[in-house]
Amino acid sequence: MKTTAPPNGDSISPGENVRRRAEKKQALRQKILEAAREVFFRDGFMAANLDEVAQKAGVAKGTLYRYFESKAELYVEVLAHNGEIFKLRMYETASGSGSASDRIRRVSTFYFDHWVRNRDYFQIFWAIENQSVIGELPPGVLGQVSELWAECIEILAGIIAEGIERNEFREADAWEVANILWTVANALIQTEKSATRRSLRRVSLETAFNDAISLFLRGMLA
Amino acid sequence: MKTTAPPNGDSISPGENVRRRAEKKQALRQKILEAAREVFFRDGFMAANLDEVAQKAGVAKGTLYRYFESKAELYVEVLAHNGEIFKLRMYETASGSGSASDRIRRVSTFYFDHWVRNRDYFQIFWAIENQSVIGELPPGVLGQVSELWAECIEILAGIIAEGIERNEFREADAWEVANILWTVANALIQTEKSATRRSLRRVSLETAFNDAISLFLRGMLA
Amino acid sequence: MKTTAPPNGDSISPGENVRRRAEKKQALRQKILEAAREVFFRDGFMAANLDEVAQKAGVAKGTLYRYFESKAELYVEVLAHNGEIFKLRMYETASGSGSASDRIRRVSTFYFDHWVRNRDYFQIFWAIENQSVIGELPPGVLGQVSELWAECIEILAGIIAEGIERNEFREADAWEVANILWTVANALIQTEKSATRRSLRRVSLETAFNDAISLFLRGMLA
Amino acid sequence: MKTTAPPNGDSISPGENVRRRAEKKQALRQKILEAAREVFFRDGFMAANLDEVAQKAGVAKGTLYRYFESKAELYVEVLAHNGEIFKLRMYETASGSGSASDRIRRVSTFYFDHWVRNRDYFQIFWAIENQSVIGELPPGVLGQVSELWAECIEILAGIIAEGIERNEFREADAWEVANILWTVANALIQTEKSATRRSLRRVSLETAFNDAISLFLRGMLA
DNA sequence: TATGAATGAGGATTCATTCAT
DNA sequence: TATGAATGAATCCTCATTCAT
Repeated sequence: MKTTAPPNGDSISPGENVRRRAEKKQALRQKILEAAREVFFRDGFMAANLDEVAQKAGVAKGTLYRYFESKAELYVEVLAHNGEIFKLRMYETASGSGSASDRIRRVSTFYFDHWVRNRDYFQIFWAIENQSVIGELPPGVLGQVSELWAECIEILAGIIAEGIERNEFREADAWEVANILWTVANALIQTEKSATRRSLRRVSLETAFNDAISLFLRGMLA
Repeated sequence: MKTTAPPNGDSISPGENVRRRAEKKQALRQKILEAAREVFFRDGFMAANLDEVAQKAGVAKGTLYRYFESKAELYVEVLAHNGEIFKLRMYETASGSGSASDRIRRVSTFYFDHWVRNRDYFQIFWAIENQSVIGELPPGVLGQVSELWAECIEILAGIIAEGIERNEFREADAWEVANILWTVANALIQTEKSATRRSLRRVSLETAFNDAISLFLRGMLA
Repeated sequence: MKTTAPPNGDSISPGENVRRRAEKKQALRQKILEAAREVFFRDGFMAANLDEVAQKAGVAKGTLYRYFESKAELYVEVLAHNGEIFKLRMYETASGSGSASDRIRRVSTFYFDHWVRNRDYFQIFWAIENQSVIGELPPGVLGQVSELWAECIEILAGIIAEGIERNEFREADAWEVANILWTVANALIQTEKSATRRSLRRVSLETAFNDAISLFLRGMLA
Repeated sequence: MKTTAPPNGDSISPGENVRRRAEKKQALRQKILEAAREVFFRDGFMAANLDEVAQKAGVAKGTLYRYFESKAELYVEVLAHNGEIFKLRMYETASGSGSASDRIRRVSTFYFDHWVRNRDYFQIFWAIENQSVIGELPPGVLGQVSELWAECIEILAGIIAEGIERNEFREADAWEVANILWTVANALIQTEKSATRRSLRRVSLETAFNDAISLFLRGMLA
């Protein structure tokens, strides 16, 4: 009889069973997050359609609500997830040795390369710049995101402060300068999202990006 | 003198009457545009609610459609209106005399001051950066806006080219450098739109803005 | 001085003045009716747009309401106006001499020719057939129109009754037969309004129309 | 026997479950179609209100859109549904044996009886006559409907051609005559939709209908 | 009297969220 | 647990009618 037959033969311990189930659940969560990222980043928060997210994730619409409380929470999770990955790698890159200029260049290169390979991830930076578009994000969402942002600037500020200390860079407010650098880098990258802006560029984005960094560094040299 | 004009009565010429009506209509159009700007810029295109626009303008919902064909057209008009005013003043400021550095500073100061006094107007620059959000705008709209953008860069490029020619600035691609400068200025200003970004700044925006310009100029000096 | 100058020289009696004004008003009324007919007959009552009617009539929208109380009343007037003209001519044609068959043919030919030259007028017959489309006509409208319809059938019934009396036609209920004839004629004509129906016809409408009349007459001959 | 089936319990196979759900869905679809037919046929396409359709079907407004893409599609489905049923039965009736006259009478009787029992279904014939009212139907819709129309005429033309061949009917263009017959039958039936037309009739519709068919047949006899 | 600007009720459509199975 | 059908609030847009000038 069906009810007595072991569903399949392997003798699985109860703990094993639980673990598998948890893994499966985690995998589905990931799948949903990926689908959501694609849709959110393409259409923006308001215009994004959960029907499409569900379809891309290969689950029913109702299932989304078993993993995330609302559209807003799903969005937040997408942003947080992407940011976490980015931050870790940026830390690694920044912590190497060399002159401040070299390290700034290295981080910049990492930033650019990372963008080349993970354009979608960078939408998080767009999102924080443009929270006004979104308009109705639940309170608390941005706090989470802004933390990531602060940490990135902090990394740059650390390098710059060291450069100043070593007299490699001229005297300045390290954090402020880091903020400017970060702003410039982001702004240039975001240029790519606009057909108009792209059409106004007369050199490759990479060239423009590197030239901007060089300009910055030349401006900072003691 | 105005006071001697016929106080009132039937002696108003028909032309006068027509003029008054046209004025009134124009005034209402302005009122709608202002209300629309407020709502669009606060909530973004998608989330903006025409009901609120109508209410703020003190007119019925249907009235909006006597002045603008659709939500999209209303948005476009808001953007175009703002841009035109800005461009004219920027031209005036840039065309004065002085060293390239001075002129860059002057334009930058104009830019910043104009923003201080007309924050809303600057949304047009945001709009062009984020055309992807808007998406459904009628074709040809962005051409109009992107022209403004190009003209602004052109103004800066003209000054920079002159500076290079006079050996005030080091050799460089004037247009590319202008594009970077323009990008930086815009990005810093737009910082203000984000509570997150604002909270990360440790000096006033004005200080940050001026320091960024100085950094840029120092990087460019021969 | 302007106030004493006769607006224009002709010494017009007050009565003359009144008459002219009345004529002008009547002319405008006609113009509105014509514009309304065009629009109503093309789009149907529901879909017809008074903006377009006003524009075609060359008057302001508000003016329509000085001549007609509502959209519905305007529609009624259009129908009544067209019907009156048609009925008068049909009477004339029917009242000639000849055999019943000849007179039936004559009226049929008149009907067809009148349709050829005044297709729009015939919408009135469509309207009465399809009052359900319109749905919300004010009560009383159709009574007026149905009277015309009845009179047309009456004319045909008169001819047929005479034909029966003279043993030209076989015994039958004259009114009933007239109703059938009238229905057939209208239905064939209305065929033209439908692209589908038109495409199904394999001879000209005129041929089909005449053949149907012949079929009817052959069926009626004693 | 149904009564011996497991009363209920957890022993329902998944397939059974799926089937039930599909059935329920189908039932709801039918319910919506019925509600829609009622409203569309009473008020016409333009004036019909989907709020009322939803209410009559006992569902929320949004639910309509789970079953039909738009008001127009819902309308089309209503028409198509009705037409398909009719066509099948007409075929059956026409394919019996007997003289051409008998078969024409038989089809006519079927037509009339079918109308008596399914008045709403006949709106499809009205729809094709009045496609101009509808206007905004998605392309390709009318093709579907017009095909039905053509097939009905074809059936009649087949009978008539046979009658001519057997010298039961006089020489004529079978298709043209069929078209006339079809037009007459429809026009008479549609008479019922108009209170005006109904009030003008002095015999029952059935009598008028039969008399018209007789008149037609007498006109066709060799 | 004629105008045309203003009105606002009404209607189609979308989509985040709920919940019975 | 996963499903997906059902929901209904929300929103853009239309247009007959009114009314101040």
